[in-house]
Amino acid sequence: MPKPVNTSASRREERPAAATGPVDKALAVLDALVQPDAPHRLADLAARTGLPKPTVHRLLHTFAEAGYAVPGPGGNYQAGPRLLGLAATALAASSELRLARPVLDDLRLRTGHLAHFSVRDGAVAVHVTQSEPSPTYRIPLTAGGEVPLYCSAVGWAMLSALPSPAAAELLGGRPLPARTSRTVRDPGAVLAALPAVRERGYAVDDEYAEQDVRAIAAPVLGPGDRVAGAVGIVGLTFTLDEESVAVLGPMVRAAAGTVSAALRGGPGALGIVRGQE
Amino acid sequence: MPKPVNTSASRREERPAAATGPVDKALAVLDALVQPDAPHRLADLAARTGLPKPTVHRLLHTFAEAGYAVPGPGGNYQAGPRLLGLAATALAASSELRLARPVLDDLRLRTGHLAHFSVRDGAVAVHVTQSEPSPTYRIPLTAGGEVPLYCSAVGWAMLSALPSPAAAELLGGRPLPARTSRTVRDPGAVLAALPAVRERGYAVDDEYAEQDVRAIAAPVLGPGDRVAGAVGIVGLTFTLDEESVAVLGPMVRAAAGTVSAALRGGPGALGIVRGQE
DNA sequence: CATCATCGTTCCGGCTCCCGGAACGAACGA
DNA sequence: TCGTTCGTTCCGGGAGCCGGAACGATGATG
Repeated sequence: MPKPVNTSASRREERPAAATGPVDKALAVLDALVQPDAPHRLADLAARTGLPKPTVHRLLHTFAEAGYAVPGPGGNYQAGPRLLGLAATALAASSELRLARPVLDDLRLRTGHLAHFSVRDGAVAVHVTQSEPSPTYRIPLTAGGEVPLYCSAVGWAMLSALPSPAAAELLGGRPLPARTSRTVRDPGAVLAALPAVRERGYAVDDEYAEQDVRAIAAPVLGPGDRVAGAVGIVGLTFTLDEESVAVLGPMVRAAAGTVSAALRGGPGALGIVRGQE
Repeated sequence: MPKPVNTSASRREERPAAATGPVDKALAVLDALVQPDAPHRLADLAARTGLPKPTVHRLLHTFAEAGYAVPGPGGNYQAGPRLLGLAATALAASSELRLARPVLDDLRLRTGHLAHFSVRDGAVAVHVTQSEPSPTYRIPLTAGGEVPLYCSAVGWAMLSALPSPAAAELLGGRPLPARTSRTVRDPGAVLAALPAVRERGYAVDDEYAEQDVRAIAAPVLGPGDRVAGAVGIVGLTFTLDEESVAVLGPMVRAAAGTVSAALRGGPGALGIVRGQE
């Protein structure tokens, strides 16, 4: 049985905690390479990762030889075919994602809002996949994007499914940075709100992270009550208004329940998703 | 200006050409980790990558600490949140993919067939994204999957857009393995068929790779006529029958043209896709 | 046209730390 | 109870990673 590893609770400082081994450096460069904001020239990647230029140069060369990176025009590197294949495979092979996809599509159709699935990475939530309604108002949520747990519906949903001490540790002890005027900045207050979330079965983000954006989310539990992620919907406040929350909330909760049930039922075995819970 | 790097033309042997550096080994393990066929225990990953057990163990530990892998029940490792985030980001950030997605959806709706976008990785095509019609017959094509260039529509499409010598080199000199009774096994014959593909603007795979499966594809060209990938549709032969090929072929070609035009127009700049070509 | 800043690239000596065979304990099935 | 297979740890040797420094090319600037 593998010994549990502490999943670094605090991350995402600009200098990523001094990558020590060559593997960590490689991961750091890969991570920088796929960030959407171009350009990805050698100097840019070196600056972003905080690694010396020759080191990044050597790594990029290794990646290019293996097909994980490709030198574009103007010295701009981009993700190579192997990396795209790896990414596609990873997303297609993940059992939670495979099960969540049809549920998200259904949820989007029935609510009319952007539906997404996020997983926890330390103290932030990462949006892994989404199902968006055709031309809509620009919702600030993109695949691969991140949002802190303390100011998001998916974050609260996942926190509510965690043991209280664990949630408290993830929130930390000091006041949290305000994202809007409605952000709940006191870790204690967030913690105090979780029982209600547990009770209702879904969490509501009322412009905590972004002005004019409201969200609803519910936790997805895997085998052994492990928190596998969260299902949520996002919309602008005048579309996703307060009255509809009471209607949409249970729908989000049910969707998360469907994914949870499928995840427990047979991890990857059954092809059909049972509509239970 | 970065020196061009030879993108290993021959790959995909079971023992991946003896990964030399620690970075190559890390990539090999990551690649094995996301393969859909479980389980991913230490011994399995070691066997699949051909690396010694302690080496894989150390790498997995590094991955776990960084959140790129997660130890599951029974010593089964799976992709961690960082890896899923990286994958989602990579797929969302790739300009060709961002542009291809809506075109694929449109193509699927108009043809009723599974539409997909693939890129070239050496002598194989990797399916990076797809848009599939709701419950249909099981089409043997999954995201992240691969198929040799010589026996697929996307492969022929990309070969047709390459300079003849390059295509010849990718095909090799010796007879190609048969996948079905209709597989074109002679590299010279494949090469001889490419001008017709260039002329028509799309390639047709008539059960070359799989029994009862037909496919149509057209190449996507980026700035400077670089082959960015190919757009295609796949279906069972009795659904995607011979008569419809003449109708669907131009639609596939037009879809690929749309992506190409958008790709040339502004790499990531413009948000709307022009319906040109 | 001259000058400068910046970028990508190469070099090389030092020494880190990667490597993997071997050994051990635990878990499991027979 | 025994045998097998797994995950894990240890450790000495040396492969090869490391990154400061230097160089040539390129493009911007005055």
